[in-house]
Amino acid sequence: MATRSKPPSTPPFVKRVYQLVRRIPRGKVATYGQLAAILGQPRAARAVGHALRLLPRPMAGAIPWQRVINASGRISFRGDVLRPDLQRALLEKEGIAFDRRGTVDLKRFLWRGPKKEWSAGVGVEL
DNA sequence: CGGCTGACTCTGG
DNA sequence: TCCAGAGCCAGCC
Repeated sequence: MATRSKPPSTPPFVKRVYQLVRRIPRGKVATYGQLAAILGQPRAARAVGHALRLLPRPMAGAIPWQRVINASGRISFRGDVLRPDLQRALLEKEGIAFDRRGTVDLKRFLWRGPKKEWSAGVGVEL
C-alpha cells in the first residue's frame, strides 16, 4: 500500500499554475482570475500572481509568464520596473496589440481557456 | 501554528 | 477614467 495519506493528489498550486500557463498559446493572453478559475478557484487570483512571482528565472524561459495579465487587460507589477517593459515587448513580439494607454483588448487576445472547443462558431465577441 | 506579503479583483465615490 | 478600501488565497518567515 503505497502511502497515500496525502499524496500528490493535490499538487502545489504553483505547479498547476505553471502547467496551465504553458498551455497559453502564443499570441494570446490570460488573466490571473481566469487561470485561477480554471484551476477551480476563481478567488485565488492573487495566489496565481504569487506563483508567477516566485517563478525561478530558468523556468521563466520555459513558461510564457508574459502572457498573464490582469483583468483590466493591463500589465500588473509591483516593485520591479524593467519587468513591465519586458513583458510588453515580449507580447508585442507575439502580435499582441497595446492600446495607447497600455491596455490589451481582451476581446481579441484573451485565451478562451483549455476548453476543447466552443460550440460551433457561436459567437464570442460582438 | 500565527502573521505578513503580493505579477489580483470587485465595488463605490 | 482614476483612486481608495475590503475580500481572498497560497507561500514564506
